Amino acid sequence: MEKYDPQTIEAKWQQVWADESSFHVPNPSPEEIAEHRERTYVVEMLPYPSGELHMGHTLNYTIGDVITHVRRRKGMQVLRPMGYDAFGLPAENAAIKEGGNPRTVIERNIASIREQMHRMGWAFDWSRELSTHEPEYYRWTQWLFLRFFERGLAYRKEAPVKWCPNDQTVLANEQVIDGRCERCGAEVEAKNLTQWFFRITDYADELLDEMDLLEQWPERVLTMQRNWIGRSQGARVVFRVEGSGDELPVFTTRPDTLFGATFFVLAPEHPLVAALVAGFEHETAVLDYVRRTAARSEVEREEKEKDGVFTGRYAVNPVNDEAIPIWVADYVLMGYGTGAIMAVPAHDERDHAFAERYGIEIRQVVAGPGRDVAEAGAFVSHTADEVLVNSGQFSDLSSPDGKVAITASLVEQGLGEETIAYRLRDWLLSRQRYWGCPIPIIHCETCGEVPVPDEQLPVVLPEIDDYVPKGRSPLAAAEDWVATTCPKCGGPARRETDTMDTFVDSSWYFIRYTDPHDDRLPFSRELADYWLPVNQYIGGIEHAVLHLLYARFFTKVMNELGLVGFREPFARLFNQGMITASGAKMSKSKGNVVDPLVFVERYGADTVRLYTLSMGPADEDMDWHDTGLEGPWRFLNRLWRIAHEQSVKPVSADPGDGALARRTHRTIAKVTDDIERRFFFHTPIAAVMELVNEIQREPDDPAARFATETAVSLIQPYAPHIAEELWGVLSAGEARLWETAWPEADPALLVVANVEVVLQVNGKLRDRLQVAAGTGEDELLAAALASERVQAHLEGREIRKTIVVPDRLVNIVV
RNA sequence: GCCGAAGUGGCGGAACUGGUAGACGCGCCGGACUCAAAAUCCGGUUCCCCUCGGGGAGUGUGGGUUCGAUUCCCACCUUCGGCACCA
Repeated sequence: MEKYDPQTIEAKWQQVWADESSFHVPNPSPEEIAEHRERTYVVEMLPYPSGELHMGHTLNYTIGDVITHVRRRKGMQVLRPMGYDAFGLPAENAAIKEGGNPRTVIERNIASIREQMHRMGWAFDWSRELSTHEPEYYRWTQWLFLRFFERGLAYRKEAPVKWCPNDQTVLANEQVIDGRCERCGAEVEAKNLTQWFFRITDYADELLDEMDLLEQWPERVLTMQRNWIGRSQGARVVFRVEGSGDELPVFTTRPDTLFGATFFVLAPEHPLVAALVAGFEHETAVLDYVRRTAARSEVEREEKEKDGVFTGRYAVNPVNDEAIPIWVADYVLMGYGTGAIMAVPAHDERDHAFAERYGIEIRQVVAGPGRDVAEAGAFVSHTADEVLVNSGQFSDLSSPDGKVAITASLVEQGLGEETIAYRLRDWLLSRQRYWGCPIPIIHCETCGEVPVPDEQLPVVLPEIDDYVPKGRSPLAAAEDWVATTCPKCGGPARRETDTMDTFVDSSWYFIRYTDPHDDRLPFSRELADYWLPVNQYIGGIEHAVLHLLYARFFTKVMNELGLVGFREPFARLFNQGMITASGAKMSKSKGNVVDPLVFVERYGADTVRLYTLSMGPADEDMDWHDTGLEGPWRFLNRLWRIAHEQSVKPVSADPGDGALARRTHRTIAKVTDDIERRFFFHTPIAAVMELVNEIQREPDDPAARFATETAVSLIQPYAPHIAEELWGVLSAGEARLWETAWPEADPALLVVANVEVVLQVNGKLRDRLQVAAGTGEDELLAAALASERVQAHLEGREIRKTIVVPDRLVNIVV
């Protein structure tokens, strides 16, 4: 027997898989599409090719590998591709630093990460490999953008946007975390800029409601998306400016508190502010305040005490015609609702703080037991016994009834309506950076925004020398490229110089995999509908409100465009946990990054794969310990030795129905069920380890060889190289385990022959009993009563009750 | 504040439908082999008490349901994650 040498055997099998394209899955013929063969589509979130495979990839792709191997061996046709999310800042920044070209950087990185993926032994269909930066791919990203544009779902407008001063580009709302840039952590600034948006807000309701179509998504992701969309039911109420009659609509979720509105607030950015104060005595003070606000960062604006300034003007409350003072204050945000609010200091904490500071009346309009504003401060009504007070004809109504009645009365007068507000903003997709997909639009003085005709796609990203961001797109400097002719009128025109957010690229790649070389369309609908929705999507939680929301939006639009027949891209989603080092997130700045390849060199890919999945439930965070690899390493060595020992026994020996044979069948059942139904990847490893420990204890058991073969077979999805090698050893050279049917448990052998029954007195364990499985209740009880240890605890006390659970326990209550 | 998830040995974790708490692994302790070490193998490893038979406690805390609760119910504490001047 040779020593277990992972480096040699792993290289050997990887070569076979590459030479034979072992994991290639051809697309179905039209007849096969009609046949509805059992097929499944497993996709892991595609990596950003930084050049180095990290722990997140190792875990993500090993989970996918296990699922893929098991399903494949169960006879399913499994599509399982891989690609690269190649556009984006890191490559561009690296190119700026090293003086190279982002394309060179990224293609070098892709070559390197591809190599590392092969080294891990992952079973991808490499014939479908794609990268989002290739013109063959982004041609179709542009094509899709144009379909969105034609439908009015991609549009350009001037709007207040978030600007990252470090990366010198605008960001989508989803890319701003706590007022900081998701990428670099710099505090974002507010700017008014003309930018491209996708009208994702049109799909807010569908994004919420169609969560019902999803088979299995983690609850936390759905919650995060719901929070992000932030749907709230309320009313639009129209106030009028006293004197001018200008309408100032507000959004409120609490129309029942309208009688408590004692002032009115406009956001400093509200378009009517300037006109409202023009020529009035407060004009200078108000404009000063607006200017000061503009200079404040978002974070600053939120952390300071609430302040504001009176405009000198009044708004008329539609329910009682009362004129209330209009203030401008920056705690009201232009980006939500209408940028104006009715302030009800008795029932809103923010309004309360503001009213106290400026001595504005606080008028309680909801009352209930123990609910007094003068004593308790502002409160929000929430129980049915709280009723409206000081509310004219609506007084004494319950709060919910008051909501309905007041809204109805406003609707009647044409001064309000039921409405819904969303927190979700349109997706800002343009970026002022070089390394991205060009937006296929031409600006013409006479024709305006003109789409590049389909037959001229792709608009190829030009080669330029200077990528350094200067606050406008570097593409603007490529004068030869920018200057073009208008496709409509033929006159001189200029190309759009912004590029797309990389999340656009990744919003449809999972469909391109089904038809990766199509040069007529982004993909064929037949193939898309055959493979999708994705049966199992696997990736990190960090994309909960980014990629996962965008891809859902894209799918809905593609569905309405008739490009696909489904509404949701991913039927099932699994979020793997994060692998930490000493409890902390791995990061270059902390210097605690663990490189999986270092351990692949030391122990081999099989040990690293096994350890990665044995650390704990795959959807929870796991802490990496170098010494932990010793467990799987010893296990594989033991398996290696045992397999060689068992290989000398005759292949056809009958395993019989003894304890080891039964245990083997139970292990098959547990491993299969854990992986398929429970999505547990760590417990199957423990189960196979137990089986191997058992073989080691009873190497001469008639079932030992069968048990060994089964252990090798069951561990194959985790440790495919050694399993393949040992399969060859055990079956004298016939090494095709990856094509061998997944073992099936014999139901007749799933039950154990003998069981240990626990004997309890008053619920406390007193003795154990070995009996044949299925022993009757009476017999069990008699045996229990005969036990000396049980009798010692009965001691002549009266037996009040006996509980007998066959094959489990007997409990005697005294 | 709102929403979500989770609290089990020295550590990671297991116990899926209420039925032997601590599987499996790491680490540690002891032993075998060895001149020695590594590797490997065997045994031990929740805590407390005890005469080596055993007894008691124990799954964040306090209650409850039950013959029986890590599992179900109520209240609370802690940790992690998301959202948040969102009207």
